[in-house]
Amino acid sequence: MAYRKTPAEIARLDAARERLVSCATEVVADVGWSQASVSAVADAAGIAAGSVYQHFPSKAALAVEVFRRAAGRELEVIGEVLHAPGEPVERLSRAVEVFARRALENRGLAYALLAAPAEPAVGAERLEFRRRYRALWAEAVREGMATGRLPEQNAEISAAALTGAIGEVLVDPLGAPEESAVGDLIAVLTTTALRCVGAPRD
Amino acid sequence: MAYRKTPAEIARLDAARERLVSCATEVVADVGWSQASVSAVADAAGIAAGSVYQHFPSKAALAVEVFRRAAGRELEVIGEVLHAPGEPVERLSRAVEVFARRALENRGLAYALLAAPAEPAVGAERLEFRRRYRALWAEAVREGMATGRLPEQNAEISAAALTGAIGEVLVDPLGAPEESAVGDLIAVLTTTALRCVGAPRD
DNA sequence: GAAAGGAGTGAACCATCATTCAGAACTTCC
DNA sequence: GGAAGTTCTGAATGATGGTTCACTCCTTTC
Repeated sequence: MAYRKTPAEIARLDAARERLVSCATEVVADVGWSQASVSAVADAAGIAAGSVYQHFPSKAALAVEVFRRAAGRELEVIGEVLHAPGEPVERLSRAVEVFARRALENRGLAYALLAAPAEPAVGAERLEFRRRYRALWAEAVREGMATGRLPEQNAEISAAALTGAIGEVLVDPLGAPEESAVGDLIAVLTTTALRCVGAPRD
Repeated sequence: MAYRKTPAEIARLDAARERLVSCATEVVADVGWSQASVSAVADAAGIAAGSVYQHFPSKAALAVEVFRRAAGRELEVIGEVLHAPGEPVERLSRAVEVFARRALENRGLAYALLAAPAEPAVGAERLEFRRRYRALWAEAVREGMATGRLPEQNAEISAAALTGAIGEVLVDPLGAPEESAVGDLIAVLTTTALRCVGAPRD
């Protein structure tokens, strides 16, 4: 046996894979899933098309990885905001704000994650992440009901409504290249979201 | 000139086109846009693949027609409910209910119209119809504000939130083949939708 | 330095469909 | 009936884009 991967070599391969994923993410954010061909992604990463298959068994697998990484980051951030100490309604409000701000700061990626047409494997992943978002929102809504700050309601349905409402309100601005009043939009969206779960009007 | 289309012939061609559109709609409702190939649709209509091009210049044109017909019907129904006489909030509530009931009665089609992956031309049409739904909801919300039954709010944003909330709440049940408590779901969804626009709790 | 084997290349391959087209079948009209 | 024109057919065509593979290049080990 005259060959065994040395640690440095393993690190180099990992780095290459990492670089591929991050370049692919950029391409997707720029041109969308449908235009992100294997060769476009490979070009962006500075490797040959065939080399993609050194790291992933198929284009779909790479796409899923890209989605999971990016969506996972966002979900984690929102989870942290929702699990921070403080009033449930306050945390909910902050989470909506953070979600919207991050989406509007990275529109291409946000659009790709939220709404852009994608192959079935990515679509399935999207459903899964929506489920997780719903679980997070639902938890917060239940806490709000427990502390009496939110009226009795079906937390699961409210969470779904929240997810849909936030997404739909953002989709239009995400398409436009430069929206005028981002701050206003975020404020109105937050108010609207709170109204959806029946938070008392201030 | 030894040939001119006779009225009967014109009627036959129109009927064939009609049949093609309706068969294509069924196929799309059954298997989704991505699986609705030209030959699958032609088979369903009992004609050859090539004959599709007698009626439509491209597959995309046929798909757009299918979408427009089906989505147009729904939009019209909702428009009628929202423009019927009565209290704005009452009409809004009824419209949400009708929308949900119709979607749940025709799940495959509803899913295709609302959420299923589709080619860009259909995606564009979907955006257009969402815009029209938003306009309808926004009008009702404005009327509600005018009569003092709804609190002051940005009607456009609320309408977008409503559209998103309703869609997202329905998407899951639309995927499941047989949901248990359709009536309950519709009732909860209606309540949630009204809460989103700040209707007074009853 | 040289053998052994993995990594990288990119042109060729292949599957999938939308689309076309030459001819068959049918309609109209004299 | 037959000429002229139209609709219909379905196999061939063509475009796209993911995947493979024979080959070159590089790294490891002795």
